[in-house]
Amino acid sequence: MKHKKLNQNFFARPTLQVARELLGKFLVRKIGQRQIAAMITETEAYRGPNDLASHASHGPAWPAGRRTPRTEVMFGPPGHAYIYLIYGMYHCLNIATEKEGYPAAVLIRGASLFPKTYNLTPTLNGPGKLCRFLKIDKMLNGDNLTISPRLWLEDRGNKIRPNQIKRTKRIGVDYAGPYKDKLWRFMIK
DNA sequence: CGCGGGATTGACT
DNA sequence: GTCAATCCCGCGT
Repeated sequence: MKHKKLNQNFFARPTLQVARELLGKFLVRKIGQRQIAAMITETEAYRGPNDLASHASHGPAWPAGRRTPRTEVMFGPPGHAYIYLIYGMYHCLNIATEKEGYPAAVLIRGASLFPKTYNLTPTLNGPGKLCRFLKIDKMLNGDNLTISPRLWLEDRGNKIRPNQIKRTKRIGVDYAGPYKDKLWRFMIK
């Protein structure tokens, strides 16, 4: 099976489409000589300056969005890593999408490790656990994942059919008003 | 400069 | 189901 690295064109598209198509793709992390590959099984889209669930939103009164040092990567070019610390102890990995200047990203919420060795293989179900296992932290914030030697994404040729995908509301965004019920979470059934 | 809160997780009742 | 750990960020003063 081919291992094709995802390029900037992949991420420079509508965020919901990128979130859906990232399912089944492989997240690859290189630490020293060691390389870990995990198949993405769950994602969420955070899209645009009006998405009240997004760090980059500031409500209708700030049409351009909340552009701060933290959210800068979301406004930047597609394919770059937006990594932030949550609750003082967990990191979350996102990948910036759409065109530069438009704040959007896909949160990687879950993945399966390959190869699975017996039942010792931990389940990376949850963005915090995923980052902890793959040693993803703010050192990698802002990295261009289409050229980074430390973290990138691959298409390994496996296809996820639409009827294998479940679509739900996003997790933990009850504060987001009308945006809390958007079906912007995608997972492999 | 102080304060409130979080795109989570795991332990516990 | 409830709750706390733990610290950075954004904003108001």
